[in-house]
Amino acid sequence: MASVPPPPPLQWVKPPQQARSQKTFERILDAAEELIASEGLQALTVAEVVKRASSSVGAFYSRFPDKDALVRTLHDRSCEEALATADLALDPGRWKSIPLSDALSQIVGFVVALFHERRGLILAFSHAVATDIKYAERRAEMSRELSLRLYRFLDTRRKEVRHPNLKTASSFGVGLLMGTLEQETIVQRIHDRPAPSPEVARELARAMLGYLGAPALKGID
Amino acid sequence: MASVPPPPPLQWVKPPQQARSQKTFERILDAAEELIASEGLQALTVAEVVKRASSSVGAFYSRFPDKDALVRTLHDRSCEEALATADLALDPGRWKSIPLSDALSQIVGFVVALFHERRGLILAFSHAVATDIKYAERRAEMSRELSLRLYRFLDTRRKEVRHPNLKTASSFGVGLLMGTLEQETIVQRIHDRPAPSPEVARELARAMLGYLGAPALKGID
DNA sequence: TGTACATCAGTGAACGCGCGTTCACTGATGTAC
DNA sequence: TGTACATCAGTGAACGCGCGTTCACTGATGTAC
Repeated sequence: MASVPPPPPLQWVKPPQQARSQKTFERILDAAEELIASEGLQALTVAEVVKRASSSVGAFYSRFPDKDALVRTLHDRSCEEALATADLALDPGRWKSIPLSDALSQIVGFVVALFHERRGLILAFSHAVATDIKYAERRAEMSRELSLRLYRFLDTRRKEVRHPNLKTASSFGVGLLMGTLEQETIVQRIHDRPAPSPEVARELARAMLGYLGAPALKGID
Repeated sequence: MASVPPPPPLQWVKPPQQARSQKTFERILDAAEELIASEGLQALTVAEVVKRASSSVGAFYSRFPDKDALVRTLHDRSCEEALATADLALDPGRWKSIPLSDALSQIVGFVVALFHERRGLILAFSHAVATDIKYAERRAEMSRELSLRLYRFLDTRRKEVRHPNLKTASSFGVGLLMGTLEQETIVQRIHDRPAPSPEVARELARAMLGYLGAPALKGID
């Protein structure tokens, strides 16, 4: 009763060594992401990653239990980034007093640009998602989260949407957007386009508006 | 000038040996397709294929220059089957005097069922397509052919379509259909559904009709 | 402040497994005379 | 019809390469007294 033992040291009070290993960890993650994005998953070898991260095989295995854990970590990271982005893009406050058709066009255009920018990673993971059920599940979870955000946005615009079921529409709409864009991304890569053609954004917006039963964009019909 | 030399023997007049090797060739193709469809491309090893085909490694390599040639052959075969199917499904004669919205709903429903039936192969190849540009090119070529067929069909129904450019609509419409379905196929597989939910066909038809600016299906709105 | 020791972090050669591909050989089928 | 030979088709053990993973070791950082 005399003296309470001191609380265990909090993790971040003694960062010295941990800081070093934390840096290694991050260098490996970044190098791996860059490698995947530019060369694809099949080019991701432990040896190549640690070389680019100026690290070593042993250091790698003291941070990750195996190679797949690295890929899963990156996939998780990119799913989380996507959700954070969606939080901003679909924030109803951002689109107040802008007609739904304009808002959706802008959102779609933004997503198209995003897919193009991150096409390397997206295609690499789409491969993992089609192959491995662990990745498919993570992706499905992300889709549900995205649908929820789309739903909250559309819910503030009910009057402008004719689709009879907003939940269904949000969920299927996300699949439509991502699926169609993935196709386009593959096609665009064949021709090695530096930027996505504006036609894609326009048609994709048309498709979303048509599907939701929202008024079409002026000057497009 | 006296006597014309006999024409070289036609291939099919002396089938004996060739018939044997032809059979081997086909057994290997079929075994490989089954293996890919049920286990995915990563399970496709030469040893496993020849085992299932009751053949041998050497026989395999006297029919195919390498393993990739086998996969490409299967991919080609499945693209050709898809086109032949589209020829039937999109034959304008078949849909005479049926309203466009009904025709498209039926077509979409048919494609949904088809994707589900062949989901194993489709996912396996979608992986190759996302990874390897050779496969992406073959797929893009198939998409162009599909678009052409869709165009020819829609062209007979111009009055029922509000989209301003039928060529664009056909081409983007095919991408929308295939991309969205691929997504759905992945999601459905997670839950291991024995049949695709009717919701998918309904929403996909709604999306296509909405995109084309065709009258919506009765009783759906 | 200095010395001894403990733990954290990193190094890279070596191992071993999976799998595509080769190759020396056997058997089957066809052709010549 | 029978024998000798050529070609076609198939067999599977062995090879070798790529790459993930392990492990014995070195160096860096922190703690005790």
